[in-house]
Amino acid sequence: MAARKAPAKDKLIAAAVKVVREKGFNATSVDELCAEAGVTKGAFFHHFPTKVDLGIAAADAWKVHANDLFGSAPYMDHEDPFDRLLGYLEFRRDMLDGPVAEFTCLVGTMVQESYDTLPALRAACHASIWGHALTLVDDIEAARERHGVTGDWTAESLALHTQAVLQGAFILAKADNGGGAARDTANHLIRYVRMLFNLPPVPME
Amino acid sequence: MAARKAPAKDKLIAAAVKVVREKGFNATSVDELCAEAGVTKGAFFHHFPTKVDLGIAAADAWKVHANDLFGSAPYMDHEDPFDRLLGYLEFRRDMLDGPVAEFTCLVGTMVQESYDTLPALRAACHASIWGHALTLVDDIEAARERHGVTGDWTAESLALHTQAVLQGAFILAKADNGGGAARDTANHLIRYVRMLFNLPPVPME
DNA sequence: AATAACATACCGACTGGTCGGTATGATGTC
DNA sequence: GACATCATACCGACCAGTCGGTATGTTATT
Repeated sequence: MAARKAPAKDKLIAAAVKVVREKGFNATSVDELCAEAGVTKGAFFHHFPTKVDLGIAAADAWKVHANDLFGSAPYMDHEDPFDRLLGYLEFRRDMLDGPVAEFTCLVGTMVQESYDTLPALRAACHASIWGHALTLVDDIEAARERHGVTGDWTAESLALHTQAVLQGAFILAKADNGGGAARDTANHLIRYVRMLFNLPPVPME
Repeated sequence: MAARKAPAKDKLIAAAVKVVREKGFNATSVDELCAEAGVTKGAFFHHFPTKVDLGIAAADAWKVHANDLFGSAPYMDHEDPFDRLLGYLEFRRDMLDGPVAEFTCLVGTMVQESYDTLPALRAACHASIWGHALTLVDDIEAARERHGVTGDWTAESLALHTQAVLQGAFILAKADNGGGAARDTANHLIRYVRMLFNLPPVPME
């Protein structure tokens, strides 16, 4: 087992992803991160010059995690790129029924707190969000061609729009404390994408 | 004009709205809020038992501010409720071209940081967001009737969806540091609403 | 004179970060 | 294979400063 052998650096990144997602970057102390990771403060500052640097590393890890998770999900087997896009959106919508701590976005949370004060962290969050969003572009473009869809919008802007709606859904979910507002908004997004591709807004059974 | 007579309480709320919006709730210290308000710490804790209580007061004030601002905007003169709805969305989209600090949402920022740790603040943010979003419901329902629009969605869910997209746009704007991603996403929202109401997605000149 | 509205000085807990030190293992030399 | 050398990973006590909050005033209003 690599349980004990896991290096402090990796354990700290995992701890940051978990705790910062729940409490935010500023509200999470270095001591808390060390405790969660089962690591001493000395180890922390051996691997990361500052707390912000751990935040940046966590943002990078987050992108990799997201692209792994959604890149290997079952709906990716669909042959039609539009079905893959829709599968992605429905998968994300269904995640919203679970506990808040399991679907919210680390980097969306962090960038809210850091955009004006910690430029390096802001840049890392930007790279993380865009790096995930842009994985959708190829399928959107392929779907557009396949289904002969035109319109006054770019694949990139639609990819980013999906992320914006999801980020907004997370905020509603956090405010709503388990209500259904987040799911409703994801369904509006799905309805929009279906309409863009000339499908009936509600799937027929 | 209550300029000079402005009591410490009001100045503190105004300071909280301004500074918390830029730096987040946790990153803003009580001393900083006092300095911004031109008020001493004694005055702070005379009016607010804790820092969280000022946050709650700021969330309440924010809702009032938003409803005033958007309730008295020029597009509200339109006779057709759908035009009022569209006017609202275009107005909000156009705000996204200004500086980030002028269009972002205080309560959207605060709820991200507080949902898990400060339940009272979370509840105040919920009331603020919902309290503004629901001002759209009457116009949405009236527009629906007037234009004979049906569909598998409620006015309330669409009102909340607009807020979710805007919140998501703010996150993109913060991450993007002045890029156009936020505006693009607002345009997707407008396109969606037009499609829901059977209008051509791009307005004709 | 009583009360609300402010001001000043201060407190202990906690913050991010430092620093001298150790344990372990790889590398080179003979 | 023995030994010196070096680098990496990690430890935990410690520091100066900041935090939210309190205690004890002083001043304005009624």
